[in-house]
Amino acid sequence: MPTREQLLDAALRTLNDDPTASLAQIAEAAGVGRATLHRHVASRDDLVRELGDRSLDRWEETQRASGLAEAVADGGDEAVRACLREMFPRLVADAEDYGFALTDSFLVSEPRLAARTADLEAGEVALWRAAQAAGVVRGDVPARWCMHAAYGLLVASRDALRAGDVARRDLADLVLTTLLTGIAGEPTSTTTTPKGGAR
Amino acid sequence: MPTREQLLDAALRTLNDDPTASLAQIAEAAGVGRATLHRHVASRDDLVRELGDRSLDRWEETQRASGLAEAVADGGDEAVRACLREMFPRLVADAEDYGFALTDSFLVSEPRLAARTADLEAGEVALWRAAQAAGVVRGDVPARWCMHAAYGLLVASRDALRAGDVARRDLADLVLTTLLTGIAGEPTSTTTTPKGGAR
DNA sequence: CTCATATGAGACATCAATGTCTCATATGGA
DNA sequence: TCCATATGAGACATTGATGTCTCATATGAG
Repeated sequence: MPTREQLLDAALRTLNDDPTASLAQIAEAAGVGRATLHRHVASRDDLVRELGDRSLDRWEETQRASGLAEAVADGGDEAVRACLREMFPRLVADAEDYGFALTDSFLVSEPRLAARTADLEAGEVALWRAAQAAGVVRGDVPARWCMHAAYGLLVASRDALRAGDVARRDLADLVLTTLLTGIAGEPTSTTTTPKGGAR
Repeated sequence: MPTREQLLDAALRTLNDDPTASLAQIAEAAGVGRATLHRHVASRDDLVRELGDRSLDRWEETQRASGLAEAVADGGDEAVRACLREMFPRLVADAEDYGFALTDSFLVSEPRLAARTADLEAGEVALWRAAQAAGVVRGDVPARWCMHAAYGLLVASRDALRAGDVARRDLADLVLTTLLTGIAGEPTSTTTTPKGGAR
């Protein structure tokens, strides 16, 4: 007798694994009859909509818990860096848990979800602008490119994790380091807390 | 009276725009009857398979034209850098033209396409290993992470282009610079040809 | 124990996409 | 002109997913 939350969790896991899974597969994975599934969600679109909302809730919570708004308001380089350090481990986890939402096309065709997405993207862009103003990020790249690049590396992190190419505990650092300093030279330690105090 | 190639091109454009487009939509976009479409491809799976093969052909050609194998065999840092400079503009164009292949799940479920993909990925990984050996890329990141990161930034480039956030002519440089030196510090000019001779 | 409620199994109709088929027409060459 | 071939339009059956419904059963509260 799974609760509604457990049922949605099972659906999420199934859709992460195979975004084209049928409702029958989802119900089976949840250990529940197909009719029972329909007693909780009216239709497949309803289900996907709800999971999409949960994924955006999660993203919103990540922005909140990372102090994104405060970092933008503060504007200091250390505040921005601290926000990034807080945010990326969460984003990487979000990308793993809600992987299907990273690419599902239904989510962008749903106006309300698209609008929420745009709002949250605007928050990210604001952070990148602040990062540029604080000198944490170069000023000669479009702030929206920073957002797209971060998103792309989250897709990469999900794929790397699935392929078993990177250990989970290394992933968040790897993503943020790659984004900020690339894979070429030495990392200029923006992601790990400075040991000596090289602030 | 579109030729087979033109028809597949139209199908590709349509599927890039909407990966869930029906055969009726594809036929309409090609300016052709649904029956005529079926005279060229036996089934939807056939069509997607063929487009998947074309996308892999394109990737293969990109590796060849960029001299990937030669760069790996050479192993020198300048050879590797030259290969990267050749390859990324092509990859960015490939990602734009075959965008749907970047994420379509059917392509990985098709064993032959999955095998070809694995082969081509192995080529990329070989290049990243060579880049590490030549000191072009840090040695402390998994070579396969370099591959995933490159892929993720190609997804980002496609999205940025669609959203109109980056000019097409800037995109390849932006992707390669971001991958190699990140968005934080000054770019250490691995992507643009050195002016003075600062090899 | 008794009853109300939720569930599982499955029947059922619906729907959209798909693949096949036919036929009238157009096109292009002999 | 005459003929062969390719096409467009559309009818048709099939298929798989979907959404609704019923009924027997289990479970839990009273």
